[in-house]
Amino acid sequence: MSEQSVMDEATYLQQYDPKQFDSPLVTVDAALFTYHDGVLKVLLVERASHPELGKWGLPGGFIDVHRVADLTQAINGVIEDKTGITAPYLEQLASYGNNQRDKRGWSVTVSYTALMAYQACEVRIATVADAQWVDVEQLPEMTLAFDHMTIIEAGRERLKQKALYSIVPAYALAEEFTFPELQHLHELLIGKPLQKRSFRRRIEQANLLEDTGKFRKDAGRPAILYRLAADAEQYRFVRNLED
Amino acid sequence: MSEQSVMDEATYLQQYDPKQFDSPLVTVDAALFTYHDGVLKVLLVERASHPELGKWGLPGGFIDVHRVADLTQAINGVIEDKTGITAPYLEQLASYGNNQRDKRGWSVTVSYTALMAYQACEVRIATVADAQWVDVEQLPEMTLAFDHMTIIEAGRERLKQKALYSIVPAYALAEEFTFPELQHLHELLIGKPLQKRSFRRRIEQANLLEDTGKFRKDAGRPAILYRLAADAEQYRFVRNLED
DNA sequence: AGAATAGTGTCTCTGAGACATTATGCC
DNA sequence: GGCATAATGTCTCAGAGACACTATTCT
Repeated sequence: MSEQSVMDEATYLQQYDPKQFDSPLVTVDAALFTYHDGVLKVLLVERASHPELGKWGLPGGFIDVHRVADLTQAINGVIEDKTGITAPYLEQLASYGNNQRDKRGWSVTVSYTALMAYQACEVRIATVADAQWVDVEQLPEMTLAFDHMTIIEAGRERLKQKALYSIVPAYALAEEFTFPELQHLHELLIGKPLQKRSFRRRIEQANLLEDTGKFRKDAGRPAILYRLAADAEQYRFVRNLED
Repeated sequence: MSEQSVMDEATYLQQYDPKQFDSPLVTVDAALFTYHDGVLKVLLVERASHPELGKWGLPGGFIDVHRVADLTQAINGVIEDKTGITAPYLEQLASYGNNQRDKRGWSVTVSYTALMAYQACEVRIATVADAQWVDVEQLPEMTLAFDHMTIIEAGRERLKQKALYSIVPAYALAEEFTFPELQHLHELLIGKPLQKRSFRRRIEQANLLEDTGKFRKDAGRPAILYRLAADAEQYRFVRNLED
């Protein structure tokens, strides 16, 4: 004790053995959402190894301290591995840590919420046999690995809040999208219909979208195609939509 | 590989050695704020051991996997150890992890923001020689351990947002407090003066405070003492105050 | 023309901002 | 009374909610 207190830092670091104390396992996990065919989907992966082998869970994994320099690299690696692209929206969600969630022992996961366009990774997902988009409405019938259901719920709750005061959900759409599409996605997240007048007004006044000059034609009047303006991700409305 | 794939989970868990792979170090840290004498203060602790010995930093430490069951227990233990009480407001802030922030190697810290009344822990802090409230205005002149300055800034930014749409900052006050006190704290966090009419109106309409029937007398007209209503912590205003 | 969907006009109403005015204590 | 601070009265104005109305495509 008194010997340690006179030791200089260089000596201390040289003698330091990170394995002298038991340390939690550390993973990163991504709740990656997209919007397609009118429904919100989350990417799930079938576990190929113990524990919870065969169950579906979030893309994620241990931090390989020799291959990644920080948490962001770790989570981006996981997402790119499964989808082939970097998620255009990525935000740290929360960390979950206790001695129960993983049978191997005390473990901590740093979880992230991410959004990407369905089209951007459609081909890749189709070729990766163990990864699949799942309609969030089907989740209640599933048993996911670890506490991944809790993480997905937290991610959805966070996205709901974002839908109330930002345009962040737009990152789950294709690069070019229509107002009705965006509104429907927000309605899904918030869980109730929105006034289209209010929805348009606030987004237009904040200049969050650029008109592409193109239209999407379906049944009815064609809808103007927009893309996100630069810095739209940062914008926060002063007034929230009704919850 | 094929041998592992036919192994059952029990066997796998029995053979599993958590130390077979290098794992990050895991700590928890608390950015604990209070309000006293008209200034916002954060609790700092002088490091008694390497690395960064002698520097001041946030209360925190390694997760002792044999003594705590989850992250919340770990952070509460740290806070109680330094202050003698449980923080009435505690919220996970963010996790920071990379191979640079701690010289001992790849490390992750799960950080929290906490609030408590100055009076509630005044005595205890006075007896703990290595812990001290520091005016946040003095921080720019200090060099803190690890990335603790970044964590404090993130905690302050979070509190600023909370001040714009909630009454959460009130947890940094004594149990009984006045409207002008609360408003001043919000003004400190937001960084600009607020309209007292607006400030009162929204809080009164949301029924977030209970009148204690008591008054605080100083110079001028005595101010009514209030306490937080139950569930006040949960409340979010639909309209934010101006930033 | 009629169906379907996109987009606009416009009124109401809540609540934040601004700031003047009144209230209540102390000396 | 005069000073200091707390609390209220009241006007303006931005912007969300509601909903009727118009516009554009297709069959």
